[in-house]
Amino acid sequence: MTRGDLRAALRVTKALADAQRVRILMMLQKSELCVCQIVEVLGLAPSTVSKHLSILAAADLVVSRKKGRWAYYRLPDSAAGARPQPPLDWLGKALKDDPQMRADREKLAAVVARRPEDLCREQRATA
Amino acid sequence: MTRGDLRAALRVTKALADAQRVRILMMLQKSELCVCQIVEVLGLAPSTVSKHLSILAAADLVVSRKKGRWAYYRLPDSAAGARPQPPLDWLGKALKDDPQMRADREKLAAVVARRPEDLCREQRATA
DNA sequence: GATATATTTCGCCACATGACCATTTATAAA
DNA sequence: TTTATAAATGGTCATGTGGCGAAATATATC
Repeated sequence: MTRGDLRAALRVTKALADAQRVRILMMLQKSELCVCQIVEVLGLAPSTVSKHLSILAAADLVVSRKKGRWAYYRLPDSAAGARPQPPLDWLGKALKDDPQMRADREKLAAVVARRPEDLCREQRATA
Repeated sequence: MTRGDLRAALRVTKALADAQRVRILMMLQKSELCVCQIVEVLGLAPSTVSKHLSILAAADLVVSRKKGRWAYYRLPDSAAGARPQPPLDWLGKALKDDPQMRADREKLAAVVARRPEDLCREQRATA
């Protein structure tokens, strides 16, 4: 059951009511991503991105996986019980041709082509 | 077309990211309502409700109709081009058994049974 | 064990948001 | 035309939210 709870529903809608979090969700539609990769595309501080991800996770819009020092986030498995995919599907279609999403996709392509360690080192240097 | 615009999508998600506005949308699924009826169910100041309704209207989640001094709001016609019904449908299902929505439905039933003029007079007196 | 590092948590600040009241607007009634 | 009134608008205030940097946490590497 979808747990007929207003608070749960608001956790989802509030999570979707932010540009950066929507950008993250759209990025994750391609594939699972490491935090530092998301940081690189959004151009925000790691702490900020981490906060966004925790909000998305609390709304069950993403799930995390820890591999060594790295944390990977992905969209929840379709099989898992009653995910709020309808809003996500709608967003995906609504933003298909959005210039910001297009730019993110391009930057993401460049980012995933590089080794995560190099990304992080570069981010540490720039900061 | 859904106008592949992030800002438009965020207008919708932000509009949905508030409990009172969600309550309004659920109420409107039954039928068109007058502002004073919504005020009565939510128990908020008319100015507050009006603001909420303008936010919903800006996101194309409701449409308004003026009849004399009264303003009626309703969900947009399904026919009209590419309304964001997916999120609404999802919310409707997710909140079907929510206690708050149930209470609103009951109160709404009592409210619509009365004449709007009496409602407004009473609200004016209570204030 | 000590050090380096990817991520998270915490504290802070600027800004957005939701609530109210007071006022304005638009329309009906007198 | 004047008065009454349903709704909308504007001002103000308390609270919530998003951003960063600093410190804490956890895990690999030396």
